Order: sequence, then C-alpha cells, then structure tokens
Amino acid sequence: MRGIVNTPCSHCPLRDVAIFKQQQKRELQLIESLRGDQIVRPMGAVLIAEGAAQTALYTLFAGWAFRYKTLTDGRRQILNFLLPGDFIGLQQKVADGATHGVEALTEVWLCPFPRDAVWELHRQAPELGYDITWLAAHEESLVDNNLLSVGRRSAKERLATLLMLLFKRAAALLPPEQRQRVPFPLTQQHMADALGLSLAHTHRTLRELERLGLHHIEDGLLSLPNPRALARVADVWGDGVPPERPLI
Amino acid sequence: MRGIVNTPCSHCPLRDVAIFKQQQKRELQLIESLRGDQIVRPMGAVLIAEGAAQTALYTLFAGWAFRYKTLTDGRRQILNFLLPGDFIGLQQKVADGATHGVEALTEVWLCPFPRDAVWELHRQAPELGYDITWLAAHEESLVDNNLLSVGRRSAKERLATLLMLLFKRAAALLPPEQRQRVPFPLTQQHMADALGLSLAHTHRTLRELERLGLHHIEDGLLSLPNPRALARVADVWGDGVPPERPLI
DNA sequence: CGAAATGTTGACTATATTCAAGGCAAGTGG
DNA sequence: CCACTTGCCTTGAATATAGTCAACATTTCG
Repeated sequence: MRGIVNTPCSHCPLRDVAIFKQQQKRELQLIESLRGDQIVRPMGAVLIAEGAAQTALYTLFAGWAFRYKTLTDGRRQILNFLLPGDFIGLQQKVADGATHGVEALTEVWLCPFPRDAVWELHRQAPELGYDITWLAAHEESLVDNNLLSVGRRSAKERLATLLMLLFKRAAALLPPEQRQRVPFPLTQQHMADALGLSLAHTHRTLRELERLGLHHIEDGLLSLPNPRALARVADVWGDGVPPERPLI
Repeated sequence: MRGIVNTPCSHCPLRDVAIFKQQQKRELQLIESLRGDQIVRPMGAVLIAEGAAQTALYTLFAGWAFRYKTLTDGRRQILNFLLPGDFIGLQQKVADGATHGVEALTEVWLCPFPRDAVWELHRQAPELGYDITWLAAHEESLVDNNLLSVGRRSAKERLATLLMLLFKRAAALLPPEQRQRVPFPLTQQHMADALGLSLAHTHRTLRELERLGLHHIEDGLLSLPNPRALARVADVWGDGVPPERPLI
C-alpha cells in the first residue's frame, strides 16, 4: 500500500463490510463532497498531538490507531483503539483543542474532513448528524468498558477482556472465512498502557494466559483457541449480533 | 423540595447559570414540546438499570447522579458523575439497551424526554442535534480523564484529581459568592468505586490529603484550602474559562 | 552488520487489598 | 426516651498483586 488512492465514497470497499449500515445516495454524496483526498501515514505517526489547537477530522479507512493521554512525567494511558470505520477528532469540538492524542499503530489511511464538517453534516443531513452522535456515544461505551477493566478487573481479567473485545472488533471487519486469526498489531507496551499495568507484569500475565491455551499471538496475528473460556475469565458477555453501525 | 414542579424551559432557572449557552427561541420551544412533566426521585434510586431494554432520556435538572458498570461478582466501577445540566441516556441508542446503570446520588429532579427525542431533535433542529453530539463528546472526555486517573495515577493523585475536578464542576453551578464550599454528596465508597480503589485505602489516602491541608469535607460540603497545591498533586492543568455548554 | 525496538526473566520492593473490629450518628419502633 | 438497626467512617495487621530495576535475548530493519 502506497501512494494516494481516492476511491469515491460510493465505491468505498469498507462500505461493503456487513457491520456498516448503508447510507442513502443523498447522504453519501454529501459525505463525498466534504471529504478531502485520502492521506497515508506511517506506523507511529502522531495523527493528532495532545493539546493541539486546531485539528482535522478523519475517518479511519485502513489500519489501526489509538487515542491516549499522558501525564507530565510521561506516564501514558491508552483510552481506546481505533479500527477501520472509526471517526477521529470529534472530541476537539468540546474543548477548543485536543485533550488527547491519536497515534497510528500501523500504517493508516485516512479520509480527511474539514474542521466544520461535523456542523455541516448536522445542518445538511439530520440523518448523518444522528450518525455522528451515535459514533460519539459508541466510542464512549468503549472507554466505559476499558475503565471497568482498569478499575475493577485483575491483570489476568484485563488482558482477557482486551484480547476478547479486540478480537471481536477485528474479526467483524474480515470476511467470515478469515476470522480464525485476526490482525493484532499491538506490542506488549501498548497493552500495558491500555490496561494500566507495567510492561513486566503484562508480559507475565500474557504468558500465563497463553499457557492456559486462551490465546496465541504470532506474526502479528491473534487467535483465540478457546473463546468460551476466555470470555469466562474476562467476565464479558453479550454474544448477540452487534448492531449495524454508521460509516461517515 | 417535593411535589412536581413544571417550570417551562423558557423560565428554567438552570438556564440562567453562566456556563450554559442561550438557546434560540425556536429551539427552546422544540425542547419544551418534547419534554414531559418533571420527575423527582429519592437518593439511591436506580434511574436506569444496567441492562435495561428500553429506557427513557432525561436532563438532570437538580441533584447529582452517577453512571456505573458492575461485574457479575458485584465489583462496581463508577464511570462518571452527573451534575445538573447533564443529559442522561444517550448511550442506550448504540447498543439496544443500557450497557451501564445510572443511580441517584442525592434526591434528583429530572426532565424526561421520549426515547426518540434524540432523533427528533436532530431532525427538527440541526443546532440541537449538534448540541447533543457535543454533550456526548463532552461526557466521553470526562470518562477519558477518569481512565487516565485509574490507569496511571497513584491513589493520592487520583483522589486529588477527583476532588479538583468535581469541585470545579460543582462551583461553576453556584453563584460566585458561594464557591468556597460546594455540595459534595459522595461517600468514601463512591470515591473508591470511581477510582478503582478499596474503601480502606481510599479512607487512608483521603486522611493524608486532609492532613496536608489539601481538602476538607464537612456536612456534605467540600472546600479546597490550597487549590494550587492540590492541582500540583493531581497533575491537572487548564485554568482557562471552560467553554459554554449546551443545555437540552 | 549494527542499532533499535521488542520480548523475556529474576530478585526485590511497594502500593494497595483483604479481613476483622469497632466507633459514631441518625433514624426507627416500642 | 431508650434499645436497636443501619450506614458510614476509622483503624490495624497480614497478605497479595503488581511495580521497579536490571539484565539479557531476540527480532527487525536500515
């Protein structure tokens, strides 16, 4: 993957993935008219700097990223991970500047929108405005889950929960036949920072889960040999089909 | 406070508080037309049960509440606290049911809205749709902050942060001359559950902060004798005037 | 090939939890 | 008015979970 590709939104391959709801033609045209040329950024790039004043908006088209906050002495907390289809930059609207940073976990492809696109979408298409509210509320529910983990789960339970939920999200983006092993670009440091653990303890706990046959990571791919048992450790439920989600 | 009072939105006393932005007459009328009769619920009441299927929407008119999640063995994590002006129930839209509970921390007064009000507001008044997105993003930023605390701050720093931020929010709702001592209805158990600490440790840490002259709680009122020092412990910055916020 | 990032491991320490008791104040019912 | 309950706060001792520090191994990549 390199260079710039500008697939029109009406032919966007992401939109064919089952978890995304179909947009009406009018709405799709509006999105396309606001969208700028796709951008590619390398692994590790800071997409939005913590504290940046004016930042752009993006839909993550390909690759993974994460939102994070840091304390002045460098301690870092990852808030949640961003996968293709996630919308980046909503938060800036509420605080005159970014209260968190966003960093690319892999090479990422972004569909940029001007800063006032959030307002334009609301104004010109209530349906899309509603979709944006939906995305904001959905991202909050991810953070809620992480907070529950970090606040009340043991290290083992936290890792189990993280692996479980990321596996589900990653799998949902793949064709059914490829869902045994899903892309998993996190380092142990990322997991530690997401779960509020030290690197050493994350490593030990991860090894324990692997010894129990609950997960396996190899070549950047994650597989869960015994999802039931892992879900039991994680205390994570809700097997139902996740609701369709909007894609801006 | 008892009985039912139905101040029309156009004469709502909350709207006179400086932190809330003024709504246009048309928007105000729409809000008023969707709103039901105000409801009073006692301290401790469950406003939204965890896992409830269909839940109402409310604007918190008076009193405090909190959002929480629990694990099956009873461990509880408080996600964030709700103060007058906060909107309750947005999350339900994204998951077909509540993924978290909401409980009243004091007696609360609620302005109820029908379940489809979120959509109606978007459809009939883009400006209000935008406001709802704003509220969702803003609540997420509160959760982000708590996650940073719970994941990466020490017990002492966590308590300092919680006291600092709640003090600011509570003070902003009061007339300037009453901002020395603000209402603070949390028990130590609430603080423990919000910060991912045990009750015993929360107590010990709280005593230490008090001994250092960093806070004082008496008769349900919180005062911060040395806000600068407390902010330093908390590693919390941003003194600027907080942006005006919408009130639905 | 060498440098840098990531993963691995052990020994030691610290922060925070658990468990167990008891105190105090407010409310309730006889 | 008093006994009793209930909820919240307080405290100490023992324990456990997770962090820190310090190496070293392995992989990746220019």
